[in-house]
Amino acid sequence: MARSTDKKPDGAAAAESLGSPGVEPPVVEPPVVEPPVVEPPVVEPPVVEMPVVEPPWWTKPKPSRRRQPMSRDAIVKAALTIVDEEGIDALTVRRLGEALNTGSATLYWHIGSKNELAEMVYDHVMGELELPEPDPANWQHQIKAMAFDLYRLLLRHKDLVRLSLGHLPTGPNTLRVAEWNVAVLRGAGIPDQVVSYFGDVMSRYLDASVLESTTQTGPPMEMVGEYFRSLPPDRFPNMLALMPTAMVGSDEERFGFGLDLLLRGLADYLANS
Amino acid sequence: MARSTDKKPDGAAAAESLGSPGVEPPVVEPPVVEPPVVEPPVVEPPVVEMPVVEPPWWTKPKPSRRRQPMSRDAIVKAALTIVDEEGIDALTVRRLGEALNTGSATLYWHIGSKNELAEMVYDHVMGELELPEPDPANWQHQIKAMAFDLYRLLLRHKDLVRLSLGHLPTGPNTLRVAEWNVAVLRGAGIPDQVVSYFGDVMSRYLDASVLESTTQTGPPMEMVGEYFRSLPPDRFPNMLALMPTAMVGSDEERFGFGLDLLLRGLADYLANS
DNA sequence: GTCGTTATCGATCGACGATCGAGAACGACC
DNA sequence: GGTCGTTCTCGATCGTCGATCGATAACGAC
Repeated sequence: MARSTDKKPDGAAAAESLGSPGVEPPVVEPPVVEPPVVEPPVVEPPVVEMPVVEPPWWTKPKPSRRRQPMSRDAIVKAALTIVDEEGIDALTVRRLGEALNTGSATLYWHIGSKNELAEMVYDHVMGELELPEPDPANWQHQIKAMAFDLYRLLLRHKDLVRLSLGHLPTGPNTLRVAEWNVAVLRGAGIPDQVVSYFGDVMSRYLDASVLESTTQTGPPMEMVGEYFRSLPPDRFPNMLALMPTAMVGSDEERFGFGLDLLLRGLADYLANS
Repeated sequence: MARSTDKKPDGAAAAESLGSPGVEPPVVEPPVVEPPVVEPPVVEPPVVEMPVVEPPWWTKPKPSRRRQPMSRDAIVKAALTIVDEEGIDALTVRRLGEALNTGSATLYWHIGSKNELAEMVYDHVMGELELPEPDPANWQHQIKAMAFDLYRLLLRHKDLVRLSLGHLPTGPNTLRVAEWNVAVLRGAGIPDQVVSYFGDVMSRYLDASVLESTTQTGPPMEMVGEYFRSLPPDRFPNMLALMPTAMVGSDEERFGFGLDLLLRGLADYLANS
């Protein structure tokens, strides 16, 4: 449905307008002959054809048997560069077109929608995650290490995580990560239903943690601190008592603490059912 | 800074334009006398003055000693109604103005920015949460019950949670909930630093869980299921094996599972470290 | 050559958050 | 009771966003 109503160039109409030159307006100004844009030849690595695994609703780039113009991959990479350097809010279709020396209309031939692009960018980043061979005997250590790697990876790409919050993992690289996790946990003998639940919980916690570490809307930190200190002590005694601990610990430490709780909880759950 | 550059009606200029009638354009059309809009008298409950606790950067409604026009409270309530009935995306300043029989410019006199409004709406909802007297002896039970209540409360208001994801709790009602939690945990003898970390983790997990239960972007569920079943078995054996368990369990059960893990983990942490 | 497909691109749409300036409504004060 | 400054309303408008349209160029197949 998504692309079924494609823009079909009306060949007949085009031919007609060409065949009736009398209608053409007098030459107001000669068409500005753009100097051929000397594109730095983006040296694409030789395309190794390998069975593509990706959601069927992602717009296919119409099997390109033509020149090498505006590959979907180049779009995704350019988008990721913008996100990394200027943040997610700077990623607009216009800005992306600018980075690729084209306009927004051109991009929409390739990407379907901005949400779709966002999922592709997210999945592209997931491809950067290195995964060791699953070793179920060390499942706790492996899961923990993977979670930290993923946490840092997402942080490295600024607020990219905002792209994917309520989404199921459907991209090929995201699926690869999911498969690895499930392999480790199932290999460790954890019941399928528990694996399913636990994976759910972990991905939520991870996304939310990254989000909290990156999002920085709201008033500046010092203003918040001052406000907190000004709270009436009779109504917020415990919050005030907790203030000194509020600034202690890096984001990563706090993330690690929660991760530790989840794994301890899982171990306890498995032991005591 | 936020409101320091307020629109200051330039009294001098106003007086000048009044004092030089010659400049007035000829009567082009008589000012359309709007029939007095018979506002259904929004019966506000008698305002009980009580010490206000709220962030200093929230725009104050300029101590209103005038008629009762467009209170900030009425705006927040109308906004919440829109969110509840039509979702967060329907909450635009124009739509809100429509609901209040006014325009967007009027609203901006009261609210400063849409983000500010969003925080107020979120905090308003937090005011709906009922909290029992803290009973530290039953801290695990109390925290669990509170988390479930809050989870259901946020779900009841659709995708409202998207308003507050990366934010610190700064509204008065949100602070009240935070104070309650800290009171319970500290009362149970849990060290301050642990309380601080745990509160962090809990709020992340809660927000992320609500978010996942509400957000429904992406392709329709059945399409995703079909896609998952079509994955190549040699590359995704474990994901495929897990499929039967993927649809089992309500959102609330899954939320409860993670909540249980966190509490078990905390208990284990306190006991063994 | 011609023809249909694939792709590019300027112009444009409707909606968004936010701002401006004119002026109306109101309390305070003389 | 007039006048004055403050408080609030409101239509008009700005710049930007995601997305679409129609014209047209580039290309492969026949």
